Amino acid sequence: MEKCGTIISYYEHIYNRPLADREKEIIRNTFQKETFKKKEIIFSSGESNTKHYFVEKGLLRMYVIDTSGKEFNILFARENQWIGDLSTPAITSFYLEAIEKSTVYSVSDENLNVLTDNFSTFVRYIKKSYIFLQNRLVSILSKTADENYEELSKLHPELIKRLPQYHISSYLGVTPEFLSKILSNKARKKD
Amino acid sequence: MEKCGTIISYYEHIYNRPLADREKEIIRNTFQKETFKKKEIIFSSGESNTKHYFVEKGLLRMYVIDTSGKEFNILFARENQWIGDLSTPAITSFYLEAIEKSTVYSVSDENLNVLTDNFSTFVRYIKKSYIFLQNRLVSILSKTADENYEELSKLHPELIKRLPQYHISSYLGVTPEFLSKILSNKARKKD
DNA sequence: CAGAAAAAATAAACTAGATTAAGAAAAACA
DNA sequence: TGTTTTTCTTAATCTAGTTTATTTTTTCTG
Repeated sequence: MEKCGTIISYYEHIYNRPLADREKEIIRNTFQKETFKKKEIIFSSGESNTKHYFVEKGLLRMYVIDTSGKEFNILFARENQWIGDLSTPAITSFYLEAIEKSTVYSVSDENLNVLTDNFSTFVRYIKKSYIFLQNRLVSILSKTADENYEELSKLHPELIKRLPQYHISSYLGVTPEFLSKILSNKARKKD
Repeated sequence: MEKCGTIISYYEHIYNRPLADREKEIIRNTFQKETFKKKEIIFSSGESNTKHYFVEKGLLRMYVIDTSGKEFNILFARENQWIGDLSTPAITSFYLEAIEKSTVYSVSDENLNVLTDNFSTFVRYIKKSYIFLQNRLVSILSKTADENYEELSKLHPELIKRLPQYHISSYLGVTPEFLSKILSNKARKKD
């Protein structure tokens, strides 16, 4: 396939028009195709100017490690989804890791902003991310882990299938042991 | 004071330059000064096209009511702070209420976007909001209510003084009874 | 394919926080 | 100023979720 074809198709899709050669050229110059092995770390807490990543193939997670060393998954990204720390270019407190062997396109914050004519695409992206996060906060505050698991499995069944259980529990904010208990309770109830 | 003086000063401060008459005129035409009584509701869940609010004097809270009727405070805004549901103009699932008698400037999402030349001010605002929310999520996931109270009282001591305790507990995601217990434990330890 | 390593399940003891209900203190108000 | 309403406290009982430890199952790797 043509260089950066996936990204070009993506932008043609969201702009709902073919890109001009000039635009394609900008993309080819600013995006970089990268591959990561399973469990490979893409960026770490303490780094600055972290990039934005668009997943062509694979599955990534962004997570934080608290003072006692526990990990909490903040966000996952699978095919055709964006991931990255939106506080870039400031120092990040997150880690980005490939859960599966992944192929991604990376772009710096600066270049991403240059790209999107008038910021409106970026505004839409960050707004969507904000709303997602707000919903998550409300869910975590107001619902039990059991309810949050149900919600996740309804909204993103494919994630449940692909993720190891301990990554799901970390996303829900509970221990793997407790999620296992929830699931065995559910299984028992169904009988 | 001149009409919309507070807002004009605010923009002169963040732009770090005096505003042209033309710009001042836009502000006077797009912002609306409003006052709200204590406990008055500014917008409610289910409404669409909610506005953004800049607090001149007073204290507001944005909150959500869960399926069982419990309230959770998402965000507070005091003097010189912005508040509003960033998912506007889409339907909101939040409530905005004046905790104290408040004077605010309101502006529609459309007008706010027109105002800020090239989106960059709005991008900065939404990015800041996103980072704030992300930090809150991490705190709620990884820390105890006791630790979150400590953090809040260090970062925003003035809020602790102004807010009734049950609004703080709702922000921390615990019951008023439990926050009261935390505080009496703290008081006992100090002796 | 065997053995090692990673992931998941189970269970008992424990803790953070919820619930319910009552009373005390503080604030609002007339 | 006293009375009413709102806010805060205390305490007993209960539950969601943690911790620690062991076993089983699944996945990876040579």
